[in-house]
Amino acid sequence: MSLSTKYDPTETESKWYKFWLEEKMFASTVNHRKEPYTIVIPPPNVTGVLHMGHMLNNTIQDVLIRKARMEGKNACWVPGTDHASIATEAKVVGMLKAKGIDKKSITREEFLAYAREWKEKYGGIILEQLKKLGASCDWDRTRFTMDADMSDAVTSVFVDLHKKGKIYRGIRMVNWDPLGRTALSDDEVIFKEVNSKLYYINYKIEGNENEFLTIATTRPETIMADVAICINPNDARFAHLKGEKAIIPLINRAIPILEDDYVDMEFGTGCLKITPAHDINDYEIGLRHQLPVIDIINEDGTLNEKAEILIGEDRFIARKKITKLLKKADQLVKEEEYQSNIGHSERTDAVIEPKLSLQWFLNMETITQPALKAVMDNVVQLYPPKFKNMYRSWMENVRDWCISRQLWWGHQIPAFYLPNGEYVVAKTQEEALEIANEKFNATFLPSELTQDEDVLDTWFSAWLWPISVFDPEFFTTGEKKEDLKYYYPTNDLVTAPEILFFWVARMIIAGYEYTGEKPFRNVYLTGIVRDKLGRKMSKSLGNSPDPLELIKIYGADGVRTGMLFSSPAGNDLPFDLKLVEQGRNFANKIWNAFRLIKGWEIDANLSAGDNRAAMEWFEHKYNQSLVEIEDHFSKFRISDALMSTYKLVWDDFCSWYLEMVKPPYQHPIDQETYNKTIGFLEGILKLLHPFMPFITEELWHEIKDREVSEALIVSQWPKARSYDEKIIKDAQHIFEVVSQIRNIRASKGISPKEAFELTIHTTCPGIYQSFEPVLKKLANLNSLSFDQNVDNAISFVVKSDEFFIPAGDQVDLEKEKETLLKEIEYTKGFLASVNKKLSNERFVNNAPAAVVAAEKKKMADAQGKINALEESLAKLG
RNA sequence: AGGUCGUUAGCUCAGUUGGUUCAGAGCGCUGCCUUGACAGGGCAGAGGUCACCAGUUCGAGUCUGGUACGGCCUACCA
Repeated sequence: MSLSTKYDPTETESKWYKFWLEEKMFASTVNHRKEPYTIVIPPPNVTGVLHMGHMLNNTIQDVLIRKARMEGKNACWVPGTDHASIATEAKVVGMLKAKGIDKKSITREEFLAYAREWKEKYGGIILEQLKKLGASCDWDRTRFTMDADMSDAVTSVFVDLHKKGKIYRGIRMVNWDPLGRTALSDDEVIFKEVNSKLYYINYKIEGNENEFLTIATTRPETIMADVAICINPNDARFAHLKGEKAIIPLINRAIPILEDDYVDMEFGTGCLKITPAHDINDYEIGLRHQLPVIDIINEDGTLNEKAEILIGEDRFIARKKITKLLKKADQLVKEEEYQSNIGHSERTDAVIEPKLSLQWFLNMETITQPALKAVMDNVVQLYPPKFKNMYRSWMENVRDWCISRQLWWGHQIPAFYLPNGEYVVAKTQEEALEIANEKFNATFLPSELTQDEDVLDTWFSAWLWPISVFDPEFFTTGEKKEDLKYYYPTNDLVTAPEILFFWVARMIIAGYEYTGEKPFRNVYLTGIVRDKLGRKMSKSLGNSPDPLELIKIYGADGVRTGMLFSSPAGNDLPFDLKLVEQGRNFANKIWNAFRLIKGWEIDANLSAGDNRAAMEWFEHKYNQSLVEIEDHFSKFRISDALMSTYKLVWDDFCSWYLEMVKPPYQHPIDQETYNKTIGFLEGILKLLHPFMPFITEELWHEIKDREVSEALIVSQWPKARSYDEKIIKDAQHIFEVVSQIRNIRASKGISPKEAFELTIHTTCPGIYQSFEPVLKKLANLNSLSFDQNVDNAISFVVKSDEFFIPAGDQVDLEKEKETLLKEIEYTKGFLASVNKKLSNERFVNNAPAAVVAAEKKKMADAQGKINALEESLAKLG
């Protein structure tokens, strides 16, 4: 045998990937005679590297796309990358810092040059990694969200939405990331439980040296921005202070004492300091009472001159210093340990600073309506559907979307400011100039127009992805090109639930806004890949294996199946190397099944006679499994589809079928069985291909030489034929008998090599006769007979048939009796419970006839079994 | 705090209109097996009051209500 006993994936994988690429097997072009099947990839960060989440996600997409391709559909999987403003800019800033360059010291153009250079160097690595996984993307269609035409689409959409009045500019309290120096959307803020302190500070009352109020705060460094003290109107303790003024410690500024229902009398001291510039709730209270806003914190989180003291200090340093100062001034009453949830930047992990600033917003009120309806009506179907509720509550409570980011890497906002303080929104500066001149009846110079410094939120380009990858000009011209008409709406989207709102919801919104159609039919939400401790696998935690290393060790097929063994839609995947090992072992099992078949010599003179039952059975079994697999796929139960395939291959094909037909060692096989077996193997390779593309393509060609056009990847997915359940059930029964006999050998220490003479007492010998060769071979019987009396035998019962194996001295009579008695007792108990049910008139009258009949059959079967067992017992004497 | 989903074998999970494919699968575990396709293997086996309490029903893992615990989403009291 020339083939190794172990499957080695390395060479195979690169060989076939190259083959598929060279033969353009992944490429798709418009073809109206074929039904399109389209997936757009969730574009990974252009400078990112593959992590376990990508592996899971893209494996699922590849399974779907490969199956669709085999089903004869025009399968198109569009790959690409995302510019990921914040993440990429943070990386570039870090890189510059390492070089000793401060972002603030260079111009926007210089910075972007560095960023582009960085992108050229690292960009697209992740796509190369996907190829190692076997991803069958149409690489000719690769897109980047900052390609010129893709960017143009984004600008057009901004201008359009502004024209429609949906985009506006306003002062809002935003989540400020002092490290990234940008505003973040609410979704980019992660709340974490943090141990902090509650500081109790005394504020003196103006004109009364002896009286003071104590407030509790976690942020003493913001007291200089206080504009009021608030108490609850029902709080008798402080009622007398209403209308008085309190004096801010250290800076001695007087502020009014007000009443507001918002204040919780129970919490802290019942007095709340109002700092509108640095707290969202205080801001709202400030609006109610028309309080001024004093902003004492700079964009980088340091205190400014309005703070009067500690100017230039970082907010956290300032906190420490001010507590010392307060202590010195004898105005710090106490410090208390306190747990609170603090917002952190998703990207930089900096503590979020609520900050008032001028930002661009998209009004979400009406634009979301069709997108909400689409999901509620299952026009867009979420898998699993439990996410519908989440989706609804988010869409119903959505706030306006802050779309501006104070970054340079991204799509610069197409708004141009004029010397007169006004601004115009236009695609280009020339257009802006024209509009401005007309609008203000003036003649501005191009140099007088300055474009907004900010860029757009990354999701503001990503939400156009399913449309723009096919036809970015559509957003400018409004005319659909062939590709867009043909491939859109796409079929399935596979992504993580974390970005259901960031991305999925917004794609649906954009889809309806611009095409009047859904962007995709189904959304498959994968789980999060977690480690054994339940932690999300991440680079920063260092708990994630290197996916490429895994592929190297276990093979892409092994890793793919390993990931899918345990990942139902919407459920987290508790990653375990064991699973990948199982995947690799599975590949090896398939490999060895092939080795066995390949090793057979064919003898044209032999007849298939004895193997016909096995072949007939497997044919039916295969079709039964295929129906099951199709059903799982139709419900996006990918793990279940894989498991059904796994069992068909391992249990039914390898453990049963091959054992049934395989000739004795070094004996030849007949032509018919060989041909059939090869046919079965081919059918199996097809079912396996979406999951394990490499080994299957390899074996497909090992079986025989084939033309390029006959490659497995483009072969036809099998169509399920009807199958006879009786044959499958009969075989099941035979297998049970085989197991029982093996069990007897195992428990009695009889060698498998010792052949038995089996006698069967049954009312329907036909089933045993049709499977006789199988039974003899698998159970190692030298004879099979019926209705013979057997003395001194080991016996067992399957259903109501009775089996005897003469066993000479090996029988321990007492033990046999005991076993039989036990089983009789159990069966009698069972019979009693059935009888009880049947003698219950209400059951017999109310239950459907079929159920009653089933119950009666149960009774008869049990009675038959008891009879058989008692007969066996009697024989033992 | 509100909403929502969940709790089935040691682990990860199926269980679709209440009744024979209802107590399942894969992994793990235990025992035996090595010239024979595969030890990355074979054969056999053990393991669960279906979280708890009540109710509806002839009949509940499945339906209803409650309790406990857990996940997720949203909102956050300085």
